[in-house]
Amino acid sequence: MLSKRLIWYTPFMEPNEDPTRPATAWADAWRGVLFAGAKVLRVAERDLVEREGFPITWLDVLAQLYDAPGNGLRMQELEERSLFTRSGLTRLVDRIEAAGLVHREPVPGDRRGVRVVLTPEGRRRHDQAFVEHMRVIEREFGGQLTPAEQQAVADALAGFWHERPGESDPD
Amino acid sequence: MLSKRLIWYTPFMEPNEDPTRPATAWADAWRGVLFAGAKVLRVAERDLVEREGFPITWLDVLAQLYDAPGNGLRMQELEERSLFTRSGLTRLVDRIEAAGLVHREPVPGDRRGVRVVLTPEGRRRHDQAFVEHMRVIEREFGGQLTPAEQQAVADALAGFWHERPGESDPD
DNA sequence: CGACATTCACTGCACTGTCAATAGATGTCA
DNA sequence: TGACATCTATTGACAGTGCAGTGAATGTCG
Repeated sequence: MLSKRLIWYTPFMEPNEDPTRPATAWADAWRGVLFAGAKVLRVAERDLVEREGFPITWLDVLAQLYDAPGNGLRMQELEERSLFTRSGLTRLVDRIEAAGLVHREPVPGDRRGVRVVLTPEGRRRHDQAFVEHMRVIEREFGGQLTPAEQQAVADALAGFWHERPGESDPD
Repeated sequence: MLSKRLIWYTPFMEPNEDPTRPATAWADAWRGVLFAGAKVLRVAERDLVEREGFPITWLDVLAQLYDAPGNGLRMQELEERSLFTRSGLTRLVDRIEAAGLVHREPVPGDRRGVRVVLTPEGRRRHDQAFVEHMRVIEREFGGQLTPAEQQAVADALAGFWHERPGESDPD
């Protein structure tokens, strides 16, 4: 259901002397990031689908709206926060709206815009899903690390999410 | 092209006191893993497509074959190593084969099976692509971390790729 | 040997997401 | 005001992937 499409790219699992197969600390760290993300996400997504009946993409949207003022965002704002394309978001929001968890409403000052807002049901489902989701992450990810390791990873990788998205994108 | 579909789920970027928004070391570490993977993969995939004309899924297959004895694997073995479903792999290999980078050949002892083998061209393209790909990973990922941080992340997350895939999958 | 289950890879269908094109609303400026 | 560029969100055509089902080959056991 989930996962399989999330990540691949699992090369050079066995150590060797091949010049195209670097065996450095950063390569191992990268491998760890890739595998940890893929494995935990796989479990978490399956759990979410079984428990709540919707995939992680939905939870992402619901969580973004939950964190927003008034539990609502314009499509454009949602796009910036979610790494989706606008067209992908349109259809994703279509589905979530059809399920009754969000609804679209006009933006007061701009008749081009659409504001996506959490419905009461959507907020309820978010709360329920998110708490359980974090429990799974804690078990599958946090539980595999010592407190010192958690802190070390958090500190080392903080730069990737503290800076605003698209900042170092030279394109 | 890439990326947008790779990862989403970027919740609770801003610290707060909400009970559904844990602010613990493991949560920050998880966020870091997610963001680092998504951001680096996004850059790497774009680079690969521009430079080599094929996506990371192809590189994954090429790299698996490269690492295999005789530069070849059965579909089943490829499936185990790549986190794809068999049907997805069938079509993926179709495309790579159409591009001339691999070819299918019968398995000697088993007429049900198909062995996917790197062509000389495929091997050449792999070498070229992989070296450059790792250069991008080093720049975008390794270069953001100090040597100590690289080692810390590598050590902390080693458990996720040292154990064999699907091991702790209770399903 | 013959019946049956299993394994292997492929195919039909449905779903998700992207890119390019589109329609409506807004801003700009002569 | 009117022409034109820009911005917002949606839609159409299409690529990629998973699930369920299929056919062929193999293994098992009476």
